[in-house]
Amino acid sequence: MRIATWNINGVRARIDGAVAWVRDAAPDVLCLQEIKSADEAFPREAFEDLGYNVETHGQKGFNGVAILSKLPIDEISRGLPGDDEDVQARFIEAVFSVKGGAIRVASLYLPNGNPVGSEKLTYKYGWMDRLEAYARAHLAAEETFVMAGDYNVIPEPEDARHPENWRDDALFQPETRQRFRRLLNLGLTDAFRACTTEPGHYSFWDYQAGAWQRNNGIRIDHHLLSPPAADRLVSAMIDKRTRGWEKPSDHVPVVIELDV
DNA sequence: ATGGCTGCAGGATGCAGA
Repeated sequence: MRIATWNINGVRARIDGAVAWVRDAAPDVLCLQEIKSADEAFPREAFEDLGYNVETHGQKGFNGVAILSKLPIDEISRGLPGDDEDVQARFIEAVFSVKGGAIRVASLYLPNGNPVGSEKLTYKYGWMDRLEAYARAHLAAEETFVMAGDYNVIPEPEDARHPENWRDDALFQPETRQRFRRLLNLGLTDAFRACTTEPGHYSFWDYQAGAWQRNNGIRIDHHLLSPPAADRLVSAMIDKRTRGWEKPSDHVPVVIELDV
């Protein structure tokens, strides 16, 4: 089972490239972030024509997440639990039947948090604490689950081409990294890092200042796996090709293969 | 570098992103 995550940075602006990539990569499940679209404006037919079920949790103008799946969706849920006042569309999860039982897949768009010292960073930390509570609950149930998405977290210095440039950024704050490590310490596995310890693998390159051409990137799009899911991990790869395409997203797809 | 691009809403330019 191939599970991909991709911050598409505007699904309507990116529809041709998105369809081309889905056709080529053929993920079983695709988690999208930053669709920047209300549900009714999401170009669902383009993906349904490729044989995908489409579930969205959109919002006009910015944010917005989606799950596309070749498999039937047994359950769908929108919004990260823990704050009824949170109106930002950043979380959707689906449950699928697989031969061993069930697998839960979440598509999440963790808040950026910049600038440091702002309420946006407070919101990010609160959101990460809610994500930890969510993970704890599903770990306690011993579920096979995957939390995939744009975490807006640079976990370690080797996940940035120039870590020193990110020292004062919300993505690399000690408190941000600590919260990410807390997730790992619960027993979750960073799928990509389980497959390689090499530095220099990135999932985002800024549009500005020739970041792509200079390979000035960061790795911020992750799959975190529960122990039963990690036991089934076969491979993880970052598909850099799309960053060189016409009108690219600034993020590229990350794809894992699970033997389920 | 002073955010140097980009998408979106709206119908000019401001906001958000990382």
